[in-house]
Amino acid sequence: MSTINVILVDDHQLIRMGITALLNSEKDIKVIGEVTSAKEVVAKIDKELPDIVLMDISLDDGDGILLTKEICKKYKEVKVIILSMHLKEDFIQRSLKAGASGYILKDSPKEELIKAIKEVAAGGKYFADEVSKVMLTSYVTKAGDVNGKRKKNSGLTNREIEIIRLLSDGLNNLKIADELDISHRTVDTHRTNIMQKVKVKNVAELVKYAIKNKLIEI
Amino acid sequence: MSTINVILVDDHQLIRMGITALLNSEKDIKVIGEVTSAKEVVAKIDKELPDIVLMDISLDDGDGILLTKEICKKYKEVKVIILSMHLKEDFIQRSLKAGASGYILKDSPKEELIKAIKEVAAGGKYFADEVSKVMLTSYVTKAGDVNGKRKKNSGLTNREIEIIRLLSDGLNNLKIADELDISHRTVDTHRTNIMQKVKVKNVAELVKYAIKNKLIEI
DNA sequence: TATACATTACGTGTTATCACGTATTTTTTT
DNA sequence: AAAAAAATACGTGATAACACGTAATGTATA
Repeated sequence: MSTINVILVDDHQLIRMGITALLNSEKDIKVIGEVTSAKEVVAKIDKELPDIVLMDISLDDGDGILLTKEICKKYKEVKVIILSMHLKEDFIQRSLKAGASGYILKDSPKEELIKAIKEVAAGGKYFADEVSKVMLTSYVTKAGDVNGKRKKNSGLTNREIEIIRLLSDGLNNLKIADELDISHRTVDTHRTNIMQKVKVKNVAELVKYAIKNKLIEI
Repeated sequence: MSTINVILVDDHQLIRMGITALLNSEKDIKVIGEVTSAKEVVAKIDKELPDIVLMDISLDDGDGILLTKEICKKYKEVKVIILSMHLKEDFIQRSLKAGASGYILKDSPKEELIKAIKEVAAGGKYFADEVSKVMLTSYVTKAGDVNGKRKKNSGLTNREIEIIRLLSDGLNNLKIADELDISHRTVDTHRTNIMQKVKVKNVAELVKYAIKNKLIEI
């Protein structure tokens, strides 16, 4: 087996160095380049033509998923593996759509990273167990992706987004019901569905989700 | 110089392994333990008695700063260096107050981490250049500290801010009580006082307040 | 015109929040 | 040493949130 050439994209030097040290201890894998910021990525790939790009999803000056899309479109032979902190269904789906060949957590054991790289380099796909689980769950409960039609906001409907906004504004179910002229039980149902879809347990987390996903402004 | 024994606290295995690889390449430094979650930290320190604890500030199941406080109080000889993603003035101040001997960014070069560890192990303190700059700026611009009187956040006490953070993380009273080792009734009291002081009616509004006032990050 | 999805609504039960209190013990400041 | 502020804790009770369900409409579209 020939050496697998990897370019690492992450804006935290300590993490970059760590992962590099880790990968270079594997004899089949070689980190041939490290990139700090989104805007350097394409130039670097163009220059080095790696087999694999290890992409941090949250870059300071850009979005790893958008970059992934660009890369996959431009360089068919270059495979992208997303490195993420979080197990967010939304992120996973967007990564897949963008053309990523793998999605693993920074939380995962070293072996998993290496396995993922080898698998993807061999032309396959790799997703961490937890990731697969999340995908499966969303597949089972939603079945929305089957025909290629994916929803924008992790499958939230307009009404649900409306309710998230009101919840985030501090209204309780009764007030929201009043506002929307529906029963407070209906609001409760929406709320339950929302929590499930977005995978949060309470309003505090929901507000943060809403802000993160630009559903509300602060 | 004898070997400096380090325990590393971070909930992302990939990062842990990376930093470990990095540090172990230095002959004076040895990572003698890795800890994943907040609740294991104290036990590990008790067992290993390290010279230095490298502490990630944002743990899944707890607050690195709270942990730091606990550690510094319990083990006078153990020095804590905070590892953070962000350059948040507030975090820096709280870390200092908690008794941390250093604060460096995950963004900083490898040499800086090693320098910090050696400096702190020798009994000194170490703060990354950027960190020092932020501290200085806040000292100059605020002027609240001049007469020793610090400006409060709309009259919130430290404990109250601590609780706001945990509430915003989605913990309920019971979990917060557990975290802080106090009665859940006490948490309830704090909560009531907080709501009154910041003039909000529920957690949703409180989270937004916390974000607006930089009490938490999103 | 089926089929899928969105929106509506209710039942039941457990647990948490929030709004009033009161009150003791630490810690800090004067 | 006295006073003030912060942190601790409990009582009671109404209301709301959250976790399970089930199920009837409306609506778009394949």
